[in-house]
Amino acid sequence: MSLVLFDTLRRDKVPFEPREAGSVSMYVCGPTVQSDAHVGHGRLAVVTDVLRRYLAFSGLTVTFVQNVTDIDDKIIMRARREKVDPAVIATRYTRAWNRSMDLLNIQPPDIQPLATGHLLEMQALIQELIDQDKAYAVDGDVFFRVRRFEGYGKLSRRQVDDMQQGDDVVDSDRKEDPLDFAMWKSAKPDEPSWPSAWGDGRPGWHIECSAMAVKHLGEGFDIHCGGLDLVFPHHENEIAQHEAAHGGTFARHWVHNGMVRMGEDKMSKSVGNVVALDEALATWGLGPMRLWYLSAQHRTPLTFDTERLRDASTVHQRFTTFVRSARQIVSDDTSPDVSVADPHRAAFIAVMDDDLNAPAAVAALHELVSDGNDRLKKAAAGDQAEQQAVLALADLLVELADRVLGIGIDDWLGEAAALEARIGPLVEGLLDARKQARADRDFETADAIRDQLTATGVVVEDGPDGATWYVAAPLPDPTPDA
RNA sequence: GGCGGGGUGGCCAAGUGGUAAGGCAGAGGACUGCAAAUCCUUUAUCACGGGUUCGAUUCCCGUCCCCGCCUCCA
Repeated sequence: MSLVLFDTLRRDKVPFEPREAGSVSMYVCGPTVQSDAHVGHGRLAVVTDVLRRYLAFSGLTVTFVQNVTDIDDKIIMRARREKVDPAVIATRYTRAWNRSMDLLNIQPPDIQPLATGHLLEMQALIQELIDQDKAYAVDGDVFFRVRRFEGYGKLSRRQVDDMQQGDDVVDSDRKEDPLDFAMWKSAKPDEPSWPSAWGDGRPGWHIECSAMAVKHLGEGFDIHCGGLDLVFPHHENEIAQHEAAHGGTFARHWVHNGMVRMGEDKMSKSVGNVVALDEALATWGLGPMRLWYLSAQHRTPLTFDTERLRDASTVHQRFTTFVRSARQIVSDDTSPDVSVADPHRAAFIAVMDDDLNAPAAVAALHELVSDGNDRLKKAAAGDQAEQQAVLALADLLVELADRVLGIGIDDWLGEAAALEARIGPLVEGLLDARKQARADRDFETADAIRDQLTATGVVVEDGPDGATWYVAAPLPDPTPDA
């Protein structure tokens, strides 16, 4: 394994060196469960999922932790609007999140810690900081003294003195310094709260990740992931809380993904331009969605629009078509000729090792498919060597696209096959009629039958040995906004 | 204002100090009754102006434009 990752802290690509040879610990900032996942969340999920899969593919044992923020201002506000307990909201959207992640073919976390399940760990960390005079309690709130941590700003490359001393700082009357941030918030009427040494209250946002990451992965865990928009203040504060209290290194590598854009704007709840992830998946399908997510390097912005999703759908068709064709013409007793596939495997690995260059990795798969398609004709004619080559290429495509990139080609072909089995007799009957029509040179009838089948998603292809057919993934009609 | 990222063919998108992967779309051709799928051919001097260099799209400086963060945010 010679993976190189761009590390936000060092602002450079650095060789990935795990804390412990052979295993990797990953922590990913999870959702605040207050509404449905949107397409932007999906990007974080896919980027971290592919990183995780690639590490495992490279032979490492991965421990993947993603938290759930189940107590937060927005959850409380939503609960008030709906007149239910905040826990109802948190439970509902935790379930929804997990379901959406399943639909996106995201491997579930090994550990999914809840903020509300780690009050003791958070309080212990806060107390430690107070004991060290790096935090202070005021009227039941506890704030972190930013200026007492000399490393503050190292992740986001900010100088403490340059930071905007905003006018709209919350709790500015109680903070010693406007830059200080809350780790514990005193209970307000009708809010969920937990007892603490500083009075009843609830945790601030940043403290949960510092506490839970170290609780489940230990200090100096390998990779911390999150959206680029979390670099400051969230990740900066996570580092500050842990390193101010314990010294050492909080996380060894920081991987951040770029934002999804709608037109020129970031897709976000506050802008109000979000598209629900489930809705996008229902429209476009898993394979096209994941290929779209992988169509740009993970740190650059990615625009969600119809044209790009259609491109991704076309790519998905090309990949699945090749695998289907290869499997159709290869006889059962054929064994794959791996030597043909190996250069493609090496090309894929080379670019993935380079900071997970997914667009280049997909390009490598395209070259694999081109190679395979090129051999298809001879293989179909019975050339044994070419059959072995084609089989190896199809196997490799499925291995890389599915196991590493999570595109789900095999699953899709399986679904299509099930459908084909069910409608087979019907289609065969129509094709018999069409065959007769063609023999009679009645092309009008023949084409009408084919058009009808096409309209229902059945692709008919005429070959030297008669017509073959299969169920194709439907391409959605073009709509203004995906 | 501070910090960071970016401007590559019609569109998307990699990449490199020695004249630029891959995909989509388009055009032409092969195959086909016509299609579909597939194959072949075909389209760029890399925002602009300087500089360094034998040579820059790739390094440096400046200009213009776009985006993100600086408040909740994947």
